[in-house]
Amino acid sequence: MGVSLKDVALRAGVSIKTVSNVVNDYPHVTPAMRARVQQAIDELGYRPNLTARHLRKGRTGIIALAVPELGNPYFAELAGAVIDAAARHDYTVLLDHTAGLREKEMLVSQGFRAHVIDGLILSPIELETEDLLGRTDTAPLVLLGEREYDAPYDHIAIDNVAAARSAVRHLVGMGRRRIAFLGARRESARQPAHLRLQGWREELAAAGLPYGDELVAPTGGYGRADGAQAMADLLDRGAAPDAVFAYNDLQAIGAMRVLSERGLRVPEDVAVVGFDDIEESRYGSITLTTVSPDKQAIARQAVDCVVQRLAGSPGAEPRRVRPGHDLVVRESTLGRHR
Amino acid sequence: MGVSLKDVALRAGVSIKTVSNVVNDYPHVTPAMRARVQQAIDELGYRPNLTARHLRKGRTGIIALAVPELGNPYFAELAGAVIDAAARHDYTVLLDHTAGLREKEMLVSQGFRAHVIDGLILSPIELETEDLLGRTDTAPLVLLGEREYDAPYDHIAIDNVAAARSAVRHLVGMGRRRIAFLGARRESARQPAHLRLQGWREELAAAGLPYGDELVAPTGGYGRADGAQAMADLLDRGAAPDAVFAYNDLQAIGAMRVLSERGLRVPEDVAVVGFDDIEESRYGSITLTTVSPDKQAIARQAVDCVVQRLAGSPGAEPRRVRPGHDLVVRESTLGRHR
DNA sequence: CTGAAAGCGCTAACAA
DNA sequence: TTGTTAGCGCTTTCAG
Repeated sequence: MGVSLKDVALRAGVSIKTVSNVVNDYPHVTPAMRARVQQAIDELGYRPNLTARHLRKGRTGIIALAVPELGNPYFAELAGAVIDAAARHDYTVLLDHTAGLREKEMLVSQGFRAHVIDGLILSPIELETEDLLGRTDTAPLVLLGEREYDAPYDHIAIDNVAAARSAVRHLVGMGRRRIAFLGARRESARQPAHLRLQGWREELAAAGLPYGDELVAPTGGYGRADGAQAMADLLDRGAAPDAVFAYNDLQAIGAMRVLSERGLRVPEDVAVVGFDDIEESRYGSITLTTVSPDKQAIARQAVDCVVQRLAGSPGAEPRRVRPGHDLVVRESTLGRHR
Repeated sequence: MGVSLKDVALRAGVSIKTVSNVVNDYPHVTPAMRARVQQAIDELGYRPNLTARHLRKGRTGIIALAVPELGNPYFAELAGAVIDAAARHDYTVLLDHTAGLREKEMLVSQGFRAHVIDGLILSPIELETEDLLGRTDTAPLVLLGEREYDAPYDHIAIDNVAAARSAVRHLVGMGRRRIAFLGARRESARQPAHLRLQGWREELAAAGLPYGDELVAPTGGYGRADGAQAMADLLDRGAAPDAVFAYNDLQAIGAMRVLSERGLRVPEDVAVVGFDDIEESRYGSITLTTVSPDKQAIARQAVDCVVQRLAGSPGAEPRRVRPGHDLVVRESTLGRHR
């Protein structure tokens, strides 16, 4: 095995504790002693065994982040932000992906990494409230995203209804009358797109515009292909929308592709709004108008929640945090300026 | 703290060892004993403390993957594949990002996670051979990507020269004569784009076409914005290419955006080829022709290398693995069929 | 087949 | 200011 504190102590002719003091930058060590120990450390190439430290302290300094799919740029960007936020608190992030499967989400939330991670940030899709209520693992859990749970855990999500309404309001303001919603979940007991769908409906109702089922396009998943498929379905059944509000940017991008294949112009014939503001939406031959959640804030607050529960108030009231969001208006609703 | 083996043993009225045997599925345990212990485990909600196990065994079951940037879909997709590949060997993946900074890459390769991770898969950008030669950490290290090092570590990368040549050959075959290279690195001692640039040059030379510096567009980074900037520079200085081969898909996408802003049609006026085959390249109003490295194979082989060194042959010869690649031809060179 | 005891490397009391 | 000692929870000899 590697060199341990003991080896260094032996070499330097001091006690283990003294070496430990040096390694941990304890204040009360004479410079001479520090130098001597440091030399032994360097000569032996000593590196502290963090596993042993973790065992002793009961903490690992690792937070897990579980997202559905790293291939979705929204989650990739979010993960990057979480890694950075955690690093500022000297925490390391272990990344899991659940593929949005209830089974994997349960596994993760139930603590199959118990004792390896100090806390967990989970962005669930199919998880149910009852799954959460049966949780026995004691590591702090922070929930992310649109789904609402009646369970005692911190929850961080933007105001999805308000965000959706602002997107639809923008479309109405641009003179659109038949505004479709793309991305309701097909064949799912619960409806993960619930809040955005609700916002869409509320705003259309307020504007006196139609919001019937003929304007709702369900999808099987959350990717570009799913958005493309749903858009094709919508057109095929003659819904003839003059605008589409999609559950997320990937679906919006898939939809735009189909529109262009069918010879429909964006935004002249059909305006499109997405949700997430992934970097991809700022490129492409038509840039995408989209709801932009404050990813930095989401990441920061999620990590803060974990850190606070770990440090001070484990039994405090569950917090409900609402980071900000913006509507970023681009060519897919505004048209292109030359 | 939580319940430990001792608590379970006490409850079941057996020794610690017996409980351990049950937990670890030891063969020689009587069914009756097993049942009794299992009941105590369930009643107490016991979960093994992996940290302690790790300390004892000297292994953690964690592999680190360090990539430059999770926001680049290529790395996000690759990370997903690595996580899956690792899971098949019962390994967990800890994700780091280096931002492509030499300093962070050194930190990671030097083992600042020593004893927490069993092995490391690193995709370096700025790291130098000498940094690698000075490495003292003993965890297996596997290198990924285009950079070549004269250091005794496993290295996994597709044949970048051949891949680049196939891309350029395709452009030549489509009748293009002034084929620019986009993405040489500006202000960098070494040239990370070296091999792809070399492939571009070789193929053009073989075809008797120009490959001078006027056709090379340097970039400051690896993102869409960098590609856009470089494309704009190229056009502004009157290089007038009829095709562009970009270092990666993101740069190609940024370039296409600029072409479209300037009123140039893809591929009629300028054909574009990328590198990586990220999912985004299959969407957009013009899909992107690109070199597709076999990400699944890269991930699998990287994990295999780590696992093998961990298991059997730590001192074996460094391996040089070349996963496959394909040229995927799409609209950005072929044009659009209706 | 099961029990007792040692020790992985570290930190935190407590002593000196 | 530095040394001694007792575990953190687990696996692993070695006996029984």
